Amino acid sequence: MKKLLVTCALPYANGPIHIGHLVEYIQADIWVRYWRLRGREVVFFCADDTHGTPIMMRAWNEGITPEELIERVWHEHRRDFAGFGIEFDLYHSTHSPENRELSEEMYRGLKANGHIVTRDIEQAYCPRDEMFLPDRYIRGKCPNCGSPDQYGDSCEVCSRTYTPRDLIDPYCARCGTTPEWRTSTHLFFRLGDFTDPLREWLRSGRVQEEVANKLDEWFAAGLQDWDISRDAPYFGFEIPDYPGKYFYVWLDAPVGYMATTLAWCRQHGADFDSYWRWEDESDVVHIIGKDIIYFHALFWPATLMGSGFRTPSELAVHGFLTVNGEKMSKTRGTFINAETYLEHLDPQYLRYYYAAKLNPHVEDLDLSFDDFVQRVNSDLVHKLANIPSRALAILHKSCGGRLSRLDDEGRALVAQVRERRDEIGSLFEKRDFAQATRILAELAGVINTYFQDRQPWQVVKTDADAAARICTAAMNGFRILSTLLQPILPDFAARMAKMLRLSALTWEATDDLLEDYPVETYERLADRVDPARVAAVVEASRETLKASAAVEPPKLKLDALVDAEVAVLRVTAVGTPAAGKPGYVKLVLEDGEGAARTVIARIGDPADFKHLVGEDLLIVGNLVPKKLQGEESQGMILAADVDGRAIPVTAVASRKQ
RNA sequence: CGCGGGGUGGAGCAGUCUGGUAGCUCGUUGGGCUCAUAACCCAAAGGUCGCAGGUUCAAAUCCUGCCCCCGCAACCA
Repeated sequence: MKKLLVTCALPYANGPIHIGHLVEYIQADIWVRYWRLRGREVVFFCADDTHGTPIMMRAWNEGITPEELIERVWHEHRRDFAGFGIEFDLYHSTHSPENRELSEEMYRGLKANGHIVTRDIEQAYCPRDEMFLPDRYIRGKCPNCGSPDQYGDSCEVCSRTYTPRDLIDPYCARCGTTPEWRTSTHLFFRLGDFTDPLREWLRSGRVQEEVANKLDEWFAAGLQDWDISRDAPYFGFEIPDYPGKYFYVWLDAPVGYMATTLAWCRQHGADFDSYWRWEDESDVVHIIGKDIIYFHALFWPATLMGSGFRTPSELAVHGFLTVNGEKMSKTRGTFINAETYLEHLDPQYLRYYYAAKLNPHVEDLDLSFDDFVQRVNSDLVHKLANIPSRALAILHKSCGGRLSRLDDEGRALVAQVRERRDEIGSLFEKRDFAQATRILAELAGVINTYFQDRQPWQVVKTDADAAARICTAAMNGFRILSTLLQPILPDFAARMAKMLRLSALTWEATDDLLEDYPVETYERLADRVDPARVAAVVEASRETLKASAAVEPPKLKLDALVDAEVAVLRVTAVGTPAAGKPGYVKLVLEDGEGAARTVIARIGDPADFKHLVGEDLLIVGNLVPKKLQGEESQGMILAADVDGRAIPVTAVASRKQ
């Protein structure tokens, strides 16, 4: 069997790992562990994706360097993955010497083969921030439906796509300045050169059918040149022969797969080329979410083809996570970080639950809390863990803590379990963990029924040997189940091995029987999920928002305060802004001269602020005006956060009448 | 008509490709058991398979039209 290299998508280093990410990493980890169980030579790599404008901006906002930011996040990510038992052979970073080396090599290869062209493009430039603005950092009014405050590439209201040039009244999302249009030379990768080879590549079963359908749409539209360069300032790798130009983050991000391999190979004296040059020596499988199909099914194989590397064997694409049937939401408390989960719940639960729901299709996976509690308790605790709990209790109470021998019935039971082994194995191979889990739970039922029918707790009163035989059969059957469960629940399996005084549970050993053999007493394999703990996670996730809002503001420089012009204005009306999203309040204020000013604030229900009419409030008056909720907000009221409620600050010394 | 996924007993799902008396787990109800984490075992109730047409001896499954839900790049000034 060929060697196998498995990767997960590289998480972006600007935020924490959450339970949505974990669908992918748990899926991959299960698959990798399955192959290891089967004795296949596997390496499992991942890394942080560290480059690009958002990282740079975030570091600026936090007052640290990008290097400091990605270093910190790297540790957080590693900690979170480890907490869920996700074991990478190497968790690297795209900001590494290996990545620079390989990105440059790929670029040189593409260039030498004529796949890189230059072209001047006109781009928004913020004169105040002194940088070109990516589409996401320009905002303005949608040219199609007129909705305010939309991104530079598409409108979230009418979902029309356009270019930043089309935006009405554009402004820099960072500082509010109206951008200029400047010309800059960019490098483009001629993706269209690879249309035929890509089609050929995709035809050979590299992706699921539904993904192939989606790709056909893109082929039909024609493959466009891909802009792979960005102007300074940019956090990334400078392009060798173009000072001041950097590789676009999506050029070097997937190279991170190779770079991580290279770093690992150097540490272990292994052969990099056997993974990334010669297809006949290994399979390379990328496990990714449906959001990044375009990059992995088109750009990535094309850039590999164009620079002399092999292409991936397979892309395994999965859908997104929904919680209780809906998109994850911070306000609902369903945007749960890995760290928060781990503070309250056993990671085994989530591994098992995801496994029970994962299939090889690109379907969204729903985490329903009620279902989660019920499913974990029923399968993991009541069915599976129950077996050794019952059998070991009897063995230790009355049978000297030893397994006895199997009779014909016991052998039949074990055979019944064992004969499903290969079927379960092939389901693991296909990544149909849901189906595999279903069979595993069914077999646990078979063992429990066997146990129940033979009533060893009764038998033991008259015939301890007979009772021991029954328990021995149950334990042998369960040993096979534990082995098959190992990819999903490594901790569970490890504890089971310990109870059986085995160094490990192996696939080969499922052919053997344990007889006349001492066993340990039962050690809990899983506790019941307490729904209150799930509720606590949700509650904590709600709080995360408040906490981060409180912690996040950077240290202000004195300049910022000096520049703020605080005015005292009297409220003349309180109402609802035009767009009228709940939580927003429209305040109309006037100064001593009677000039009106509108401020849109996100402080709660307008009804709660009616009493402000006639009050004098402190307003930051020289903020760049901004469209909020359909109206222009001309300032910001100062408000104090009291137990999560915004209390506007009133002026003690009133203005002159 | 933007794209994609989905609608099967109270919940989560399988079955749909390759039509042939509707299945699993959980929950509920009743009974059994007491070794086991209110865990285990047996039984029962509960479904016009989103709606309407069509094809067929036969449709959850194939065809046509319609309705509804979810997701669309992962976040709240």
